Amino acid sequence: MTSQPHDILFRTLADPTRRALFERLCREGEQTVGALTAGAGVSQPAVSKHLALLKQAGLVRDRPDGRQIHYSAQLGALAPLVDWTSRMAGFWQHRFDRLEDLLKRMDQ
Amino acid sequence: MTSQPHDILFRTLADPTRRALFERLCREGEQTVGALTAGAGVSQPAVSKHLALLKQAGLVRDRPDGRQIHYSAQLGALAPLVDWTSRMAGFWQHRFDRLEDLLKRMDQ
DNA sequence: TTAATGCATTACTGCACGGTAATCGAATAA
DNA sequence: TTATTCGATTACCGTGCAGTAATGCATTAA
Repeated sequence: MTSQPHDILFRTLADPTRRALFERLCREGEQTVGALTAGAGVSQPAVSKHLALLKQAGLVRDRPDGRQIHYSAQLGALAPLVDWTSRMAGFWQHRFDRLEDLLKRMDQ
Repeated sequence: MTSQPHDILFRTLADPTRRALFERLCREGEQTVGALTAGAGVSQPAVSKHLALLKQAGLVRDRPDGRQIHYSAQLGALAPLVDWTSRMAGFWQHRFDRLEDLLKRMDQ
């Protein structure tokens, strides 16, 4: 019951190392695992596992090419996160509107 | 080094129980700890600890009133999250623009 | 004053998860 | 073929964290 799309996104992006990998793919575009490992500050297995989780969350795509694999960011996967934020803001607005109505009715 | 505002937000909102509390405060407005505990599915101490973390992240405010404490959502705290998302989209767009330029130059 | 209530805090438990080292499979290089 | 490289996988370790039960502290009620 805890697996709506935005749930996976928050969980996946909560880790700094993982988020840094995603940010780098957004900034610099497609990268091989080796390139990502250089500068990630963690071991190659760690990077591979993070990439697997990012892939599972739909945040990255992998493109095998010979013996190396290129990863790239899938920006569209952030949509549920934007939706969630908008929804929270919407609730807020709705409550504000109701308050406005109440005040208006009290004013009469 | 891992404590930019959006880092705390992702970490804080990654927990489903905690996010549910925040969502409820957004939807229904100010609530006491007792009201929040009813229907949270966890014990009162658990709720209190989650509220403490939400408060530390700036996502909620507390308003002591006698022996009960009212909590309310601070929607503005979500701003860094929106910024981060926009930034990621911006990187994407920037890379796309550069590609467009390249193609344009190649076209000549 | 004494009892009861609302919330925070503490102490503790269990587990999920990030990390590494070692190994493996596949693909390229020699 | 043999050696090497790239990345995934496995096994394992340590720790952070969500959860509870018990307790403490204030505040209201009796």
